Amino acid sequence: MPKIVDKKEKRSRILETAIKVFAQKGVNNTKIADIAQAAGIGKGTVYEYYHSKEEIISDSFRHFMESMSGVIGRRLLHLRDPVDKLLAYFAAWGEIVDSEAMSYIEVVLDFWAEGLRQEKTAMTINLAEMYAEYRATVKSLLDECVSAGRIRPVDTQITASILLGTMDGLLVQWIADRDVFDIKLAIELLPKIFIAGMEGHG
Amino acid sequence: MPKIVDKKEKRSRILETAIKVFAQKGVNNTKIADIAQAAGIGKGTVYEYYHSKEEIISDSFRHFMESMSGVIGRRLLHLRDPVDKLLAYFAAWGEIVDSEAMSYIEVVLDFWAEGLRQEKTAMTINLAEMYAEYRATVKSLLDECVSAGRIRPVDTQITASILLGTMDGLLVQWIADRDVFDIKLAIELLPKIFIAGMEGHG
Amino acid sequence: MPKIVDKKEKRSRILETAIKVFAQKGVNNTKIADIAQAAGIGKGTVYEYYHSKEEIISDSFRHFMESMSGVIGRRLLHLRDPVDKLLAYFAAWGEIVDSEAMSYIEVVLDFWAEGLRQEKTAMTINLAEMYAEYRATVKSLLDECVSAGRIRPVDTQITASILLGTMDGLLVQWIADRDVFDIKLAIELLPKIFIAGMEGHG
Amino acid sequence: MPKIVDKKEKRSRILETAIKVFAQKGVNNTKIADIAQAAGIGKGTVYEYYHSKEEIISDSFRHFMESMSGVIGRRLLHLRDPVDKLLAYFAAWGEIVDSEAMSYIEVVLDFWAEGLRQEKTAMTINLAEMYAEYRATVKSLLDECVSAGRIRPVDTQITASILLGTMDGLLVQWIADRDVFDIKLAIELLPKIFIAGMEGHG
DNA sequence: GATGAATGAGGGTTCATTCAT
DNA sequence: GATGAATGAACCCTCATTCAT
Repeated sequence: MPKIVDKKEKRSRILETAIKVFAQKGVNNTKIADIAQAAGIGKGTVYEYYHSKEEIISDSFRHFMESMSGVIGRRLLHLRDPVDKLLAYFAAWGEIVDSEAMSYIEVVLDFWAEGLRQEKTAMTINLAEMYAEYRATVKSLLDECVSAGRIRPVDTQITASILLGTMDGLLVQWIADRDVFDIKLAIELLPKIFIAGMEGHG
Repeated sequence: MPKIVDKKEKRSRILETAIKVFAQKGVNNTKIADIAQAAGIGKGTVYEYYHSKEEIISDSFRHFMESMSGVIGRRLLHLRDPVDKLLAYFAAWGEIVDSEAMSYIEVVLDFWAEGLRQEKTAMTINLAEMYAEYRATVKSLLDECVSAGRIRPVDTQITASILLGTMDGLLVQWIADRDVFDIKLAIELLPKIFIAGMEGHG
Repeated sequence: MPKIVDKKEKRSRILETAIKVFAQKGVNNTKIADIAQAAGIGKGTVYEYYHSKEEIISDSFRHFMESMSGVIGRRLLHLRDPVDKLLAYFAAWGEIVDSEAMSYIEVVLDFWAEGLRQEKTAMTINLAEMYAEYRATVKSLLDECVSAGRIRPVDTQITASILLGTMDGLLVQWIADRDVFDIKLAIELLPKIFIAGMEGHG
Repeated sequence: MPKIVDKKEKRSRILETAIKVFAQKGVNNTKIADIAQAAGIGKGTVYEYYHSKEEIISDSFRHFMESMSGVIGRRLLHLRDPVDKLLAYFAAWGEIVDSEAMSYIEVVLDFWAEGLRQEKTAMTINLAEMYAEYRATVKSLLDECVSAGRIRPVDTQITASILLGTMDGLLVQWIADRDVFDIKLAIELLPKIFIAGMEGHG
């Protein structure tokens, strides 16, 4: 009777540990040994669950993305009014900022940096695809708003990019120096400017 | 003293080469040997002008920043109207996108990723300081606008962050996939939304 | 005591599996896990029957040797004429080439390579001892032939080495490229040259 | 003025050191660090001259082969009589046995073992090709002998294989235990048996 | 007895940095 | 000053072996 281990569960535990360590030391500066030690396991054990460091990295990225999508998805689920949904989308960012996941967000920059360099075909980190997905969601929210006559008929594709970019860029700035502004306040202010800027007859 | 001039000039040449190589291969994947080869000099020669790879990285960052500031500064120099200045600030980004410097912008993400991890005291890449500088500029532009009654009395500190963040985030998205939207169009659209969103009696 | 029989039987099964895997992948490239998997048992189980990989290797060598000796011994058993015996010895190689054991012969080179390196005292693979045994057999056959006046009084020790060497070397060459010559034909040709070369008044 | 190093010369020195170490410890048991230490250089320096251990191995093989070919070629160069040439070929082995190169011959077995496992397309160690080359040489010597009516019209292809195999196999046996027979004597005896065995009207 | 999860010593390789020429 | 040969610390990954179940 061999030792029975929930492989999936342990893989998850390693992954979460990895993300934490990535956040602390940076993806490139993190050694497999660091992850192993942080997880309280042997170096070799990591390789029982992941084939390579690269696989850990890309899985971390995917994991992080899915957390985000989850938070956002839950927020929008029960809303019907398109502007409410848009507002909820902004608000979801506020929630993420406070969430456990947020503490790992520093990794995202590493992923970005890594992702920009990847060939389009590479499986690992596909930044373009990630943005495409988010952009599609926001664009459809904006389209609903336009259809409902709640905002001017702006170019929703570009506007979606602007909204996403704003949140990303704001986050980076805040991480760089958390004392400079109150991120929650900033996120509250965002829709007031954006929605206001898009309202009206166009 | 021609030697001193030569020394400075050569340091510059190495730096510019380094930025190019960083952009192509990523900061982490760039070896000193790559820079030396690209610069057409010996590996050891690089160390005659720079004490370490780290120093090249931080100097690259500073150099890049100064290029940006230069472009923006020249744009704003002769303007008087505060809203014009704000618009010029946005427009400067459009110019940068087309500029020679822009071709190196892919490095910025590496700088970000690296910068976020640095201790505040570290000399290398001080993202916080960089943002502080930019934010101060934009904030003062916004303050002028508010003083002149051209926009609502918004929290100019946070708003400046939002504006900067928007441009950063937009850029990253565009780099990830340049076919998804027209960056020039996006930059033109930005002030229309922002200024509109901030106008009015507040 | 069925357990003891089982134990022996299972040890054999592991061994035979090991030889097969060794032949396919080479001794050095074969992992314990490979053997376990090929045997349809767990990795740990292998260690219930063998204390180390080294032991498996040396046992494989012994096993292989014994198979060969068996084939040859059976061939010579009922013969009386010394030259017939010598011819039968050659012929035995022809049989071995077709035998089940032959399919594993690719391992032999690994054994050779490993064996040459071993200290004389080491238990694992004693190439010298193996050759000594074979040589003694062939030498006594040759001595019989000389005594019977069937061949010239050659140095039977050296000649035995030559005969054995020829068969070994021929085999290796054939394994390297089986299309170059017909091994059965070569083995038939051997005694014609050797016996002829040793015949006569000396 | 950089340090000037005869790259080729140093590569050779590393190679020769490598062969020595391979001979002592076996190819598989030799660490790059061992080679470096034996050569009195740093581990990293080895990689300035060789891209991988694999490259060192295959180069060692090639080097060894070329030494052998050189010795043999020089022996045959000035001979005209076909049987003399054949005898010289045998004698060359006697010379090799005494030569500096011979002290490394233990590596050859590793090469063989490794070579047998290689795919035909693999560049590294091509045992089949090596044998083909040697076989062609010996076969043409035999063909000359047959044409000149000096030996029976044997199958020269197979006979060449037998001759080569004999020398290989003999060598291995001798390496396994050098006290058992005198290799020089054996090599002298070889042609007496072979030539005698092939002489006559057939 | 059987298992396979866990382990860590060990080896190949990279690369920033040094330094003799 | 310029160079590139030399170096070794570091890091990823492998795999024989152990051991708890």
